[in-house]
Amino acid sequence: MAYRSLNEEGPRQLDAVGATSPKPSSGASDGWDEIRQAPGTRRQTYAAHDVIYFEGDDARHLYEIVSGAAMLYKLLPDGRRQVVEVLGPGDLFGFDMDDQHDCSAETLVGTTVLVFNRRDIEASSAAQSHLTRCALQQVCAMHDHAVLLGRKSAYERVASFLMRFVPDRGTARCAGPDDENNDTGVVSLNMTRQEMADYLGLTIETVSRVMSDMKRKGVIRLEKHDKVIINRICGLCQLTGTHAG
Amino acid sequence: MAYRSLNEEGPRQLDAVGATSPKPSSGASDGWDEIRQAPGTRRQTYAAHDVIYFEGDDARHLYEIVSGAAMLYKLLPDGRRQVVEVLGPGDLFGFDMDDQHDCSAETLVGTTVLVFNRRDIEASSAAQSHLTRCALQQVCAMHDHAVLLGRKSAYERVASFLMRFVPDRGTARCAGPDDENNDTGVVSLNMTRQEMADYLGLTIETVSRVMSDMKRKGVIRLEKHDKVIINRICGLCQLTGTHAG
DNA sequence: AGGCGAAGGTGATTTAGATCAAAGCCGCAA
DNA sequence: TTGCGGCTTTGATCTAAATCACCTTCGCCT
Repeated sequence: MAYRSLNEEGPRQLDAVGATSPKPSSGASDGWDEIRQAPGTRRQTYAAHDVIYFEGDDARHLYEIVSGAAMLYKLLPDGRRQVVEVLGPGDLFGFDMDDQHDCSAETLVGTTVLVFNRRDIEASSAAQSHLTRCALQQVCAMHDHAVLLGRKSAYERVASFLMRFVPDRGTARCAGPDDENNDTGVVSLNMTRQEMADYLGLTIETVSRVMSDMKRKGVIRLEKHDKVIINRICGLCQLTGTHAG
Repeated sequence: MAYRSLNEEGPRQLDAVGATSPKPSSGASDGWDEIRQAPGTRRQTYAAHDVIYFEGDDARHLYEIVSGAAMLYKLLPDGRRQVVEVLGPGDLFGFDMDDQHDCSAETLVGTTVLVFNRRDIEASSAAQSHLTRCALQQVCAMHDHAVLLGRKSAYERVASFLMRFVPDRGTARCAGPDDENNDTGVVSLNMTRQEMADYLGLTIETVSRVMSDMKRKGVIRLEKHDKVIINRICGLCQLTGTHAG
């Protein structure tokens, strides 16, 4: 049954981490490209789990992910960590109010970024407006995440996390819980359990247990720890807590 | 002892809700004033606990708090609520990526706001840059709040919340836990326990218990439920979890 | 003055998730 | 092939905070 649609139509391969944001750059030839070509701009490649900068470092640059994925996180002095953002291709980061980064930035996988000079951005109003769009984007994303961290159960958090990587979630196509057509997808997490836990405000053990439970209930299947096959996207969606029913 | 400094120097009266943000408008005559004077801009006054707009409403306007305080919150279908931002004078809100508000906005106390037209903002690049500053500001604030919601204990959350209203927190003047000089302050919360709880990701009972406990330990004193006298700001600061020691 | 309703406080009990403690599993290098 | 070290899973136990239940306090209106 789940197998049928899986074989006849094939599970949609969802693009790893980075399905994240409705690409603020979308559609717009807003002059952002000029900045990409600016003389001060350079391209840089990092290996998996490389630190791009630390919290407190001088914020001289701004970054755009070309390919790969990264996360921003903060540490408390006793070692507790909160991952505050997970970023994918097209996402901007490193723009902070002050002249120091308010978070550390680390790659999740091998990643290529464009590195801009802050001055170049500040000079161009086209760049500014792109930046604004990204910032507003992130404010909204953070609002959702605050709801997750403040009010959702462990189960709801993990479900929300997985749904985050489904592209057209919340769109018309998910009419109800019994939508039988092509209701599967594959997600490559590209994150360790520890990173997920630190993003969701949980412990590794809890993340692991919840995922095992979803497996047992037939909502998902796992392949090699970091590839999740979602058997029923609508079913998973119902578990996020954000939708009535 | 606590009395001495309290009487000799008097507790500093901290400005209610709204000590919030390092006023992004500060110092800059960035042309934002032009927008304030724009023909479409109007001034509006709300009573305490009035709804300014609901999540999902068309986002035609943008607001700046002149006086008073407001909060932005989201609801889950089953009634759980998360307050995502608490705003004071000078703070901007109502700017969302899409054409619909992603949160509801409600006043905490009697409040006067300036209401701008989105079009006016979009037209002016000076306004844009002010908007960007505000947005980046809020992203940083949300990062801190994510740490609070994801990783802090109830005690640490309440302590952090109270410290939020102390103006020059984190500045040099708080050298260590034994700074004896003028280490007191008064905060008017302007929020009900329910609003605090929904902001901190806790229940009313927990907030109440923690505050009683702080009272018992001599860290704070209460006056009429919503006026908090902080006896030892440094002591409170140590309880936030964000500082080593 | 007195009484009503909303907000706040406190105690007893429950519970979701953390913590503690072992195993499995897998990739890799010798 | 074996053995090591990192992640992951799973089970047993503990605990911080939620829930439930009730009482107190305060503001306000008559």
